[in-house]
Amino acid sequence: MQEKYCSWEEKLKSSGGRLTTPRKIIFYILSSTPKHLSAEDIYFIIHKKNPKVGLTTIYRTLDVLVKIGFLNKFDFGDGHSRYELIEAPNKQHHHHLICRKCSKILDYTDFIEEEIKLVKATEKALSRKYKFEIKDHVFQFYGVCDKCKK
Amino acid sequence: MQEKYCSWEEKLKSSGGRLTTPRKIIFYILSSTPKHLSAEDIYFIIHKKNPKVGLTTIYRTLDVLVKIGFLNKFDFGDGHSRYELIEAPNKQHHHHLICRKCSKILDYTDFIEEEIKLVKATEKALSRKYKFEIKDHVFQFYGVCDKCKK
DNA sequence: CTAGTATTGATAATGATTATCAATAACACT
DNA sequence: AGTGTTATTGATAATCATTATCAATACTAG
Repeated sequence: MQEKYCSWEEKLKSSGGRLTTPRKIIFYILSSTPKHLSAEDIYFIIHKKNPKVGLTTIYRTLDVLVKIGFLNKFDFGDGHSRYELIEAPNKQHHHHLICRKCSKILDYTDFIEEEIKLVKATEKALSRKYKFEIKDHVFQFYGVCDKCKK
Repeated sequence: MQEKYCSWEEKLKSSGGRLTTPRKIIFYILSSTPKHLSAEDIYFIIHKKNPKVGLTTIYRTLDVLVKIGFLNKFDFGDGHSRYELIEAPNKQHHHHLICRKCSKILDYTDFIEEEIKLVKATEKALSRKYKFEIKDHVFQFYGVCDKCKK
């Protein structure tokens, strides 16, 4: 049961969705930044060139992308959900360091090896012991960044 | 610089707060359940015996307890913040398994040894490399629980 | 080109959490 | 115990991210 890798366009269509202009723009915006954008962030970016696109559409498109598995939704505790395209095969798995003062988010890829090992083992054991089918996990570190310490 | 262990009452007072009836009730409710209550959960529990206590007071008291370091605030993605008293010295450090379907939350204490080791190492390295002063972390597993699989 | 239907966008609604503010109640001090 | 100061309370309204509604639009298969 090998799943074929396919583009988000293919996946979208094969799930009965339509490839619309707003969706293309939103995906493009997400794919051209390393930042963790919120719906509102995207709204403001879009609005400059395409003032017709509404905030509702942004929320709906983000939902769709999450649902077809191309987007991760995060809650970093600042009152906005934030989104990040799921790593392509050549992108690195990473986690987040979040500053409690300025909400800056830092990706880190250190210790991922060890972490993956631990996660795999934990998942396996927890699945068996608690009959939980684990789908994904969230690891986040909170603290105070360099600038905010001063 | 050893901090003295003290009760929440002491800590509250030493920070200029007052020990009021609603606060005592709310702390009692939190301390007598292993569940992860939301503000509304607490409101309904209180309301049976003390219908005078308002929801606003619940939110404020929870904030206070978080601020003086006796309560943890969690976001499990179901739209309510949830709270859990921070483990007393004899309680176990643990993390959470969250069911995406029924929102059931399971505490687990397995693999905590290994995890602590990894976390310590990660914190140390990340602090040095990114100049982030790490205060705490969130580890959560999401999946589908036994009941919801059927 | 056209019909069928997914999608859009403007608007209103929802729902958790916060702000406001006069009334109340802790508590330090007599 | 009584009192004055001031933190706290509770009823209410406000905020703000996210959702629901629904008529108009625009993909896409045929």
